[in-house]
Amino acid sequence: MAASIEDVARLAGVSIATVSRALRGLPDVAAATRDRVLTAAAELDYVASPFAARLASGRTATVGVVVPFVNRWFFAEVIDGVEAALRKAGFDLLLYNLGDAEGRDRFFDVMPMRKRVDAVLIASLVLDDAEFEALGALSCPVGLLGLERPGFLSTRIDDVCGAQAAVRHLTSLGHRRIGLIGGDTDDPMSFTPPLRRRDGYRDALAEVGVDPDPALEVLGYFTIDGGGEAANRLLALPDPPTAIFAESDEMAYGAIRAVRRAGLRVPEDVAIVGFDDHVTAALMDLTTIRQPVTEQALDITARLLAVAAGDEANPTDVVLPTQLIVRGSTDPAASVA
Amino acid sequence: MAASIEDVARLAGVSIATVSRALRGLPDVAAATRDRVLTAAAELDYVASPFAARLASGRTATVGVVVPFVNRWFFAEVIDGVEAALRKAGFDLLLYNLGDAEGRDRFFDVMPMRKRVDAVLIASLVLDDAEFEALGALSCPVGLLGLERPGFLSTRIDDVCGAQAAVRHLTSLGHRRIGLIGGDTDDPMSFTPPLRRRDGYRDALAEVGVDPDPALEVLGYFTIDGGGEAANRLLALPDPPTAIFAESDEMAYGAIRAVRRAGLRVPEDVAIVGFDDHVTAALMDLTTIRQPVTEQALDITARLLAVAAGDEANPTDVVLPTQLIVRGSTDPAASVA
DNA sequence: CTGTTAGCGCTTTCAA
DNA sequence: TTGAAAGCGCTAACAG
Repeated sequence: MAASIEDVARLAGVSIATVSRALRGLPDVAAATRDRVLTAAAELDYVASPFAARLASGRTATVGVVVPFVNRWFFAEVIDGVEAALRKAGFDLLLYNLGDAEGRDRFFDVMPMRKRVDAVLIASLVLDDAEFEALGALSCPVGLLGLERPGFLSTRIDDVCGAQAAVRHLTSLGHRRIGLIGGDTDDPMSFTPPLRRRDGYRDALAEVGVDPDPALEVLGYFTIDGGGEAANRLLALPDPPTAIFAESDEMAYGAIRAVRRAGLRVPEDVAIVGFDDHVTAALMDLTTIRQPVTEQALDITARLLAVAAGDEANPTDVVLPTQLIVRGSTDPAASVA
Repeated sequence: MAASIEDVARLAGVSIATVSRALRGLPDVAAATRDRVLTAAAELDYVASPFAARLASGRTATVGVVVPFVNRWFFAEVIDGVEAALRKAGFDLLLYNLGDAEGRDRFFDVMPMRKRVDAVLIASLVLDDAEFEALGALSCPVGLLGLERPGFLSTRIDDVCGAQAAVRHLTSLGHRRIGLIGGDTDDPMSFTPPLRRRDGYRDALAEVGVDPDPALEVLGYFTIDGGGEAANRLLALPDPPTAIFAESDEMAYGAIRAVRRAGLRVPEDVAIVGFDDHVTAALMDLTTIRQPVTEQALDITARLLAVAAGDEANPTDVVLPTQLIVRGSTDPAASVA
């Protein structure tokens, strides 16, 4: 049987209150007393029962992390960063993976985080008002990664700006007929980037006086196959594009495959730009927009913890920079393959 | 303020004990009483405080999931599967990501799961005796995914057999000089596959009467770059291999890149086989060994929960099958690119 | 600086 | 089938 606080108190010859104070590093404990307690605790290999502590204190030392997927690059990176930051701060990480539309509905219906977390972190989910309200009912601070909303703490990149940079790169190369492969914003599991990246695409075209052509904007799943199918539709156009901006690297991979299967070359016949700087982007020689995922994760976690601790007053929105990485999929000279 | 069990009891006109029983679906509650309680609870939007319940019952309804990485394909898939299974069973998932050797030491030193989980799931970590002992001190069932140990519950694939199939495929194609790109088993973060896959490689060579050549076995990180560097060393050999077996798809990607950069063709000059059937393997046209990751995750989770619940007696070792997937990196005719 | 004591909100005997 | 009451192992006033 594991030792309890009473065992430690007895061994150290003090009260359980003193044990509690000493172990938590509270002030107003004599150094000698603290040492005795620490020694006794070490001897008994004692750790406080988190549940008893949580029940008594009301603090859970846990944050709920909500992601739509864990097995996609972006979210895996996010979890990695958040986990490290939480662990260092002594917080537990309760993971909620929505998985699909049904899982998402169930989640917001049941709100399984109720009464068990001190803070919630939402990663790149498009939330409707009812969902924001459900989150608010948790009455604990909520941090947003990859999206923003007035009154909420958030960290993100500027997707519009990133997409603009991607498409500007193509227009600067002389392309004028540029296809867009984007996420389906009607998908119940859609996350935030698609809307913004599309706006950036249109903005960059407008800068060079090109009117948006609806036929050049095709939507699909944020996956390799989704990108491949979308690219096929673009290539089948009577007047196909000379360049493609894919809203994610994975979609871009599918596009590269589709272009090659059509017997065309990248970038000579079709130039391709992705978004993310996925771990395999260099390998695929893909020009892309790098976004600092780990930095976003660390930033939002640190600030969320600060809010949960009562520091930091008003919720701010932090925007981290993106960066164009030119590789062989748009410029043979920049090829790393 | 959230409703407590007393509020529900008052509204339903019963004692808190009855509320507790009714809400948990215990027998010996009159149907009419149960209905009244359920109605009252719904009206107050009541959910039990998990910490109070855990403190009182001793059950945590939580399982700790320990992974060396979350941002690698295999582990992301594992977490995905485990999370779904746990959520369905009403369990919380506490995630522990070791990250690096230091994080790993800290983990086994502090044992942060102490007193907070009903079961532990370890994914593909090579554990030493001291670490197994530390896990045992948790005095809760431990499930192993991707490794086995007498006395422990486990689910895995047969890495030896999978690697044999990979290398047999190469020998059946006529290759005799086959390089191995493997994980460094001395890496403190090494996981289980490397040792076994190397054995399978040697076995398959022995089957065709080829003696192992130490120069053909090179080690590195389980990453794209690790595979690339290892392949470079193989290609620099006086008598380079005509085929390469990489112990993971990511290492195989690096090898493909290295071969191409050396001005050679895949598979004509160097055939390459990977292991995993990573999500991008089809895209890379890589021949590989498919392993059922989600199935492993679901299997071990279900059985671990059964043990934690007191069902299922003795810990068994379940081995799931692997499958050779032939693509263009070994056979031009099978190319999907 | 330290001890006493009253809970935190449940679950679980035990009795009725 | 239900209720009373005793904890579960801590934290947090409060008193000294």
